[in-house]
Amino acid sequence: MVRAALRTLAEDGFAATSARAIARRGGFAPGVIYYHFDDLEHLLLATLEWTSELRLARYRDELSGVTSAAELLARLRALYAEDVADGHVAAVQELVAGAAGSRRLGPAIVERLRPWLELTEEVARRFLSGTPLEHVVPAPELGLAMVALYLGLETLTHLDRDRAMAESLFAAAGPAAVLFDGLLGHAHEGGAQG
Amino acid sequence: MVRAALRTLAEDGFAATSARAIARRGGFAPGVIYYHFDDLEHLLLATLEWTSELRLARYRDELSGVTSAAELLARLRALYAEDVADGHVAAVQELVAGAAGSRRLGPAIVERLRPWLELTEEVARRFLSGTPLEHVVPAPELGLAMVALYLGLETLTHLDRDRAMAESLFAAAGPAAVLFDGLLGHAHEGGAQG
Amino acid sequence: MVRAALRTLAEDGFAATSARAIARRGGFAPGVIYYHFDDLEHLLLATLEWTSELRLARYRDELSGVTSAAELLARLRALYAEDVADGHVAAVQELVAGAAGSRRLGPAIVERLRPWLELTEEVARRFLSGTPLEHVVPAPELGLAMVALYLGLETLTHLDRDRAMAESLFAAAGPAAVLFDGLLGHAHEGGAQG
Amino acid sequence: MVRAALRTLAEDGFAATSARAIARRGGFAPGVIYYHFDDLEHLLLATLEWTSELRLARYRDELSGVTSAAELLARLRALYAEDVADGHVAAVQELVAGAAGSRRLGPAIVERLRPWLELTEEVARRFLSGTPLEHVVPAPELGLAMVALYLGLETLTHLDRDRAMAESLFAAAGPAAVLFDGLLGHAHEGGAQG
DNA sequence: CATGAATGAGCATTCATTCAT
DNA sequence: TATGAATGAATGCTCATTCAT
Repeated sequence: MVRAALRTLAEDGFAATSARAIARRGGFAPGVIYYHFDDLEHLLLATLEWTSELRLARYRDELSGVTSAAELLARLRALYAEDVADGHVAAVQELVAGAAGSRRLGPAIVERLRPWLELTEEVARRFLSGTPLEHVVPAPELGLAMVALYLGLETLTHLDRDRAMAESLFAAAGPAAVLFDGLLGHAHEGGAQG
Repeated sequence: MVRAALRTLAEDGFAATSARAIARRGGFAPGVIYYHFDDLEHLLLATLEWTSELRLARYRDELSGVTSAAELLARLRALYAEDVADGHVAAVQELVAGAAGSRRLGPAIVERLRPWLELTEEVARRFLSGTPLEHVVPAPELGLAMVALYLGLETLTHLDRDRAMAESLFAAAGPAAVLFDGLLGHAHEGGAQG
Repeated sequence: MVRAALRTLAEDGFAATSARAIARRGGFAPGVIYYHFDDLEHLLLATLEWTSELRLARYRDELSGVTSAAELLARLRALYAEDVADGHVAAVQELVAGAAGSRRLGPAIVERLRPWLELTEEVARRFLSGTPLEHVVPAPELGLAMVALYLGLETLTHLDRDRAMAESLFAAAGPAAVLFDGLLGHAHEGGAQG
Repeated sequence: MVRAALRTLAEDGFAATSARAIARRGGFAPGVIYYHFDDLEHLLLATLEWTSELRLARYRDELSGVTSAAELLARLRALYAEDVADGHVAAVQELVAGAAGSRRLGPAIVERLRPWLELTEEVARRFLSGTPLEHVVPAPELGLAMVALYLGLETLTHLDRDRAMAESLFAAAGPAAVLFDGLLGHAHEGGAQG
């Protein structure tokens, strides 16, 4: 059921994700939704929770041992490719964007997004600690910026259905990552060793 | 008419921006919309165009002579405060987010967003040229990242109706801007002079 | 439109008086209802108001000059026959009964019923004044009892779709009316003369 | 099960008395209803029958030995207070009102109401016999009027959720009962003795 | 140019009812 | 006996859009 909701969000967009549309895709009657969930909103939130936890675990796994920025970038690129492939992030973007105007849904979604803010903050901290930037760039804000950048990029990508943007950004970030590793990278590697 | 649409978008959200809602706010009959526009979508696009051009001109004015990153940051902060105050950006966010799932509206909106990509790219280029980063960080991608960051941040802000996020980001960026000016700032100032 | 609602109430009953059913009977689209009324409830109230005022005027006319109980009974019998004939009272009964469980509709309906309470009270007072019963039977309560009796009788009548009950009551009341006129009738006739 | 149905009728109203609502209140699955009853309507009828018989027995007990109108009134007042207290009559009113528009439920309910008509008729006869009114006011019609008055009064009471109406009616009837006993009361007392 | 009424499809949701377990 | 999941039709209501005036 959440799977049907996810596919509908990803393929038809938030506005078209009606109870009927989900039911049609899932091959069940619209009424079933209300047997298992109070609300369409609750189903949507359950869907977000489900996909979010799945992907978050995957991100945590992949990112846990990474020490160089170049490596980080490579992993993120691969993870993002996964997101695109199975439509999870497309659904998340639709849901996030579509719910932005809803009094009730909005805060509930932010709640489900919080673990991502924590993850990005943690990674940011890992890469900043021990470098001269440590006291110049605060990790929480950098984490927030990464999440915002991710969402915004997805919004633009969905707007004109052109997946090239993210790819060009990953490509452009390559040299910067190498530079970062060259100038500052030893620092937190050392920290990991010590 | 576009003004009524703008206010409705900003205050009621995309989903509530129906032909009737706009007409009610503007004090005219819903039918009038279809006399002047083919479509509700066309009115929405016209609205985006209108507010976008207004704000773009203002941004260009304010940003044209800026040379230091600290100054740039201060100006952006003030411009953003204006955006918030008159609701223009709230409307843009609603429109962008709400249209993300629409086949027809999406690309048309991206089209209207393109001048902003040009502006951010141009500013990025100005600040990178003459610095060691010039050949490490490509201006188009940096510009894209700035727009995406802006949109994503607005999305998050709308989600939980907490304006503090942008402010904390501006605050956090302060020291980094000072650092940038200290290390690299002379370069493009010199470039402007030479 | 109120006419279509009235006919639907009278012929199909309150539970079957849906927006669609009214629209079908009236030959218009269900949406029209919501163009002219906020709510289905508002249409129903407007319907009650319309038919109530119409009938009330008629009742007032017919009852104004009546002095003998026998005459009163005869007029009521004729008026009731009219009510039955054009379905107005059938609709009222359905609405009153059906709305008894609704938080919002209930009080609004009582409000529209109040003029009937005033009329019955006034008639009761007219017939009691000057008789020994004047200080034994209070007019407001007698009026209330008459309205309640009327509604309750209609409820029973609608339950088994047998119009005979009211008729048998009218018939049974005949001799009592004659007796009343014989024993007490002179009193308020005298009152009218004096 | 009938108890759950009764409470649901009394507390939530006829319209809200769905199979699910009853099941929820009774702590069983909706499906059980259809194991024991053909229909929701059959459960409702069984509920009416159950509560009706319970109350009818009580009314018969209390009213059997009553000889004076004042006493009758006092007993009815107490019985009515019981009805209100345990919600039985509230449920009956909801059911009667709610079913008024139903082809199948209506006549079946009238059938269950018939014993009440018999009871009121019998009491009416008892109080009329031996008095001059005996041949002026027919007992069956008076009994019918009493039941109708009762139902109509309950309808009005439910409409604006004001229990005061019945009370004011009981109060108003007091002097009339005393008068009745004074003028005519000896008659059927004598009849009972003889 | 503008209006106000209308349309018909779509929405979220609830219902009585069924049925495999 | 009883359950819990499912169905399909119905509900009130809103929408973009049209069109006679």
